[in-house]
Amino acid sequence: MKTQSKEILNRNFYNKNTLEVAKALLGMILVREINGKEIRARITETEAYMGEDDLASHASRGRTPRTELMFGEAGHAYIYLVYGMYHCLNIVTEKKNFPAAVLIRAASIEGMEYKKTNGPGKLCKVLKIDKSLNGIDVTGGEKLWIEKSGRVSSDKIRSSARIGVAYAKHSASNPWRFTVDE
DNA sequence: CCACGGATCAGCT
DNA sequence: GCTGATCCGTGGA
Repeated sequence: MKTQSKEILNRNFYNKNTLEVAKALLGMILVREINGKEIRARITETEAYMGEDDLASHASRGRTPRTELMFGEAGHAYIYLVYGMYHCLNIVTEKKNFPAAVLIRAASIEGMEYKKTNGPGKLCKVLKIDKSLNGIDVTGGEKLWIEKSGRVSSDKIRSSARIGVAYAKHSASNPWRFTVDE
């Protein structure tokens, strides 16, 4: 159930350069609705996966059944299973046919700030995000969406190499991970 | 069909 | 910071 006063990020927000979206998502509120109850979490860490020549991206192998979503319309959730046991939540960005997405790596749950979910696998576990939500439109305000909140100023944003992609050759050192410096 | 490797995590150093 | 456990599902055939 969304409240009128809240502003849900629309497709325009996601239909932009992935690095810009990854940075702009910091500080925004990720909302998961389960049976009418909302779990809200402030996004604190993101990573950009952009283009077919990004060797760390699943899209680097081109269009496959799995990566088709990344080539699709911005503003949809791309959820997959890593290491056979953890789910990762991504939001598709940029125009159709350009494969890109932002991985939501960490967020702090409102009302329990001390309990930061400091990894994409744990975040999905806490928010009960799994493949049943794969492909849903996050601009629709159902089950999963992101609300506008105070944007983190650029001098508070730190960039660094992405986690777990050492195998990605020339893409491994791209500073496409963004964290809030607090 | 089925071999292979990974967008992780906990736990230890 | 580093290592190893863990096991699903992708994609190449």
